[in-house]
This record gives sequence, structure tokens and C-alpha cells, in this order.
Amino acid sequence: MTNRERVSIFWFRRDLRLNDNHGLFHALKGPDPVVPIFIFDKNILESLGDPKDRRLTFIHQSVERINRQLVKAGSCLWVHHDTPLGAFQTLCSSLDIAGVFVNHDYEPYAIQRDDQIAAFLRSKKIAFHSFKDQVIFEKREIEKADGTPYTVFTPYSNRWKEKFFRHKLTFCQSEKLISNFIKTAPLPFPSLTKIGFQSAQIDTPPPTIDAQLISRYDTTRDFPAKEGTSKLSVHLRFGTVSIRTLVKAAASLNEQWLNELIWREFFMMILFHFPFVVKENFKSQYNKIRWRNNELEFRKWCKGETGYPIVDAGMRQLNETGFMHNRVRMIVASFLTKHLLIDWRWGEAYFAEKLLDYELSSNNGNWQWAAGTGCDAAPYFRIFNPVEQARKFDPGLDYIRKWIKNFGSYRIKPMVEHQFARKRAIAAYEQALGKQKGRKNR
DNA sequence: CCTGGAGTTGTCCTA
DNA sequence: TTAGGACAACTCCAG
Repeated sequence: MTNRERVSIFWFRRDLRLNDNHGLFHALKGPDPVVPIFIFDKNILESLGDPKDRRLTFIHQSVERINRQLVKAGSCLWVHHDTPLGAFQTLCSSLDIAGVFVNHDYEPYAIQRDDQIAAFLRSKKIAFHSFKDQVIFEKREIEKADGTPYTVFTPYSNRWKEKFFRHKLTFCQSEKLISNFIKTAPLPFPSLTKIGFQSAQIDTPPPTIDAQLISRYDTTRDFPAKEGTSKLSVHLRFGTVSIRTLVKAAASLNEQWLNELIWREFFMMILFHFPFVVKENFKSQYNKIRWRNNELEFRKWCKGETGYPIVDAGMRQLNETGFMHNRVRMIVASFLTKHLLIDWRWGEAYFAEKLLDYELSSNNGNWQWAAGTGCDAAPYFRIFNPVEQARKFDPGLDYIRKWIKNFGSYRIKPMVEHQFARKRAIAAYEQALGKQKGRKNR
């Protein structure tokens, strides 16, 4: 750009859509033409081990879709392959920037990144505007009467609903302001190969709400062979759907599903207030658990070779598709932490690597829940019986047969006997908690 | 400050 | 056969 027309910038991150996008709406409402940018962040890309990373493929496809929509409107997306700081240095040298608009991002890396960019822009006298977009209630918006954060879900959700139903939900029509993007000839759009990656196979349904499915969500969600869950998690992760659209549907269709959306905000709130949970047990009394952490056993779990069909089916679904049904996530997590006594952080890291819908706050919160170390967690003696769970939730073996090919010749001996593992886990947790066998404390 | 009720998702044993 | 309690008390939260 040689002309120094005054512009604003909207920086897409995990809000990859044009409709009902708060930060984008505010950018487009302003007096200056808006330059839409996306940065393939080298800091993040460097940490990805797999050249066929599924998330990157999803992001690339989503960003491409936005670009197509913008090109139709006579504009286009400016795509950078750089560190965020590098990208903004480049932008500042060629543009007269009035302000940069983004949506809040609450993860530790994102907070640090945005602090850095905000400081850089401040040094250039450029305003940095950030908006709430990815949640209904954030940070300190839902707190107890005494001003401290909730750590138990039910009272949190009660307060959340009370506050939510008192106000009218408003959508912003950012998509109607599309003509306020800067007019440019289309710029070349980098391929995945150009940024050092390859396209992965992903099979993600579009971000549409199936009202039939959602209305019976509470009765079908636990059966992994059924299409009983929304499959919208990945869209929530990358903002290819607006949370307000989903919550509105949930409020009228199914309270159980609304609760799941509230769980998402609960764990985001927990991560915001207690960022140490990323590395540490929420409840420190569990720090003394002596995890067995057997690497060979961990690899068997990863590969889906535990000898428990429901566990193995789940892990194979994850490995093959980057997705695992929610019920099965609980079963495999309970198995890893309780039956094998492997540190929840190992399982959490594996999910983080494999899950297309990976969300730090939910992944961490739910792993700590399964391990019993989290806020409002399952009690330590609650140990899923993988045989019983399979009988209950996959009675026809449909899910198991789907993910264990040639189930007829599946002959893996269970790597640990259930009753034995159960007693061993309870003993390990009781030992950590300082309980002594055979003595009732009072 | 005190009090009492409640707490995502289970399992197992006993009467 | 099945329903109900034990598992472990403890902390959280609202009134």
C-alpha cells in the first residue's frame, strides 16, 4: 500500500465469521474503512507437531470462506504468516491505522499476546479496542454476592440463568455492514502448503442447529452410537458460530443443552480466575497422589489397546477423526486416571494434541473433574466400570463395532482387571488424602 | 455468624 | 429382583 488512507483493522482470531461478531460490528460502525486481517501465528504453528494438523485445516478452510465472502463484497482478507508482533509492525509501516479491533480472548497465551500487541500499538498511538464476543458472561460478570468467583457449578448456573433471563438477548448485525470493508483487488490467499502444512481429512458438519436433535438432547446425548450430540463444539471453538445463536436455541429447546453451554462458560471463568489449573490440581490436597505413570500403559491407552472395547473404540475414534463422543471421553478419562493411575495431565495433553474441538478451559476442567482433582469434581471413589458403561450406553455394540474394525477378531486381553484396579485407585487416593484404612475419622 | 442443604454424568453390596 | 445406602466427610453457598 502506497497511499496512506486512514483505516481501522479488524483482527480475526477465534471468531471466524462475519455475522453477529461484536468486535467486527464496532469496527465496521466506525468512520474508517476496515482492513480485515488474519495471522497464521508462527508462535503457535511452531508448536504443532503434526504437519496434517486438523485444527489448522479447519482454520484455513474457515478463513478461506471469510475471504470468499469478502471478495464478493469487493474487499478481501489480508492474511499474514508471521508472529502477531511482526504482522503489526508490517501493517504499521504501510498503513495509517486509526484503531485495531478484536474480540476478547481469555486463554493465558492469548492474554499475553494481546498485552504485547496493545503495548506495541500504544507506542504508535494507535487505539486497541477489545470486545466480549465468545461468551454470554465473562470474567467477573457472574459472581457470588460477596464478589468472589463461584467454584461450584449449580449455584453458578442458577445465577447465570437468573441474569440471562432478565435481559433480552441482542444480536449485532455485523454482516449488514460488509460494505464498510476497505475496497481492494483480491490478494493472493496462501495455501496450507505455503505455510508449511498439509491438508488433513476433517469431517465437520456445518454450524447449523438441528432443532429436532437438540430438543431430545437430554435423552440421546449419552448414547455414542446415536447422533445425539450437537457436534457444534468445533464451531464454538473457532467462532464459526455465534454463542448467542446457540444459547437462544438452547433456552427454548432443551435445558440440558443450555447447561452444557453454561459449563463451557463456567470452566472459562475458572481458568480466568485460577490460571494455575493449567498445570496444577485445583484442589491441592490431591497433589500427593502417587501416579503410577507407566509409559507403556499410557501408549496402549493412546492407541486404543487397553482390552476394554469401549475405551479402545473411543481412543480409535479420537485418533482417526479428531473427535470423541462426550460420554466416551468421560469413560476413557476415568480409565486413564483411575484404572491406570496415570496423571490427568498426560491425558489432557493427548486430548489437546488430537481434538479438533480442543478448548483449554473445558479440556482442563473436565480432565480435572474426571480425576477428582478439580473444582466441583467427581468424588474419588466414583470409578467408571468400563464394562458396565458399555452395557448401559452402547448395548447394541454399535459404537464399539464402528470404531474397532474387525471386532470379531478383537482379542486384546484387558490390561488390568477392573476390581483390582478399582481398589488400587481408591487406596491411592485415600493414601494421598491421608486417610487410614479401617479407621473412621471423626 | 450460624445453619442446613446440596453437590453433572457411578458402582457395588446388602437386605 | 431390586431399591437403597455406603462410599467420605467436606466445602460451598444462600438465607
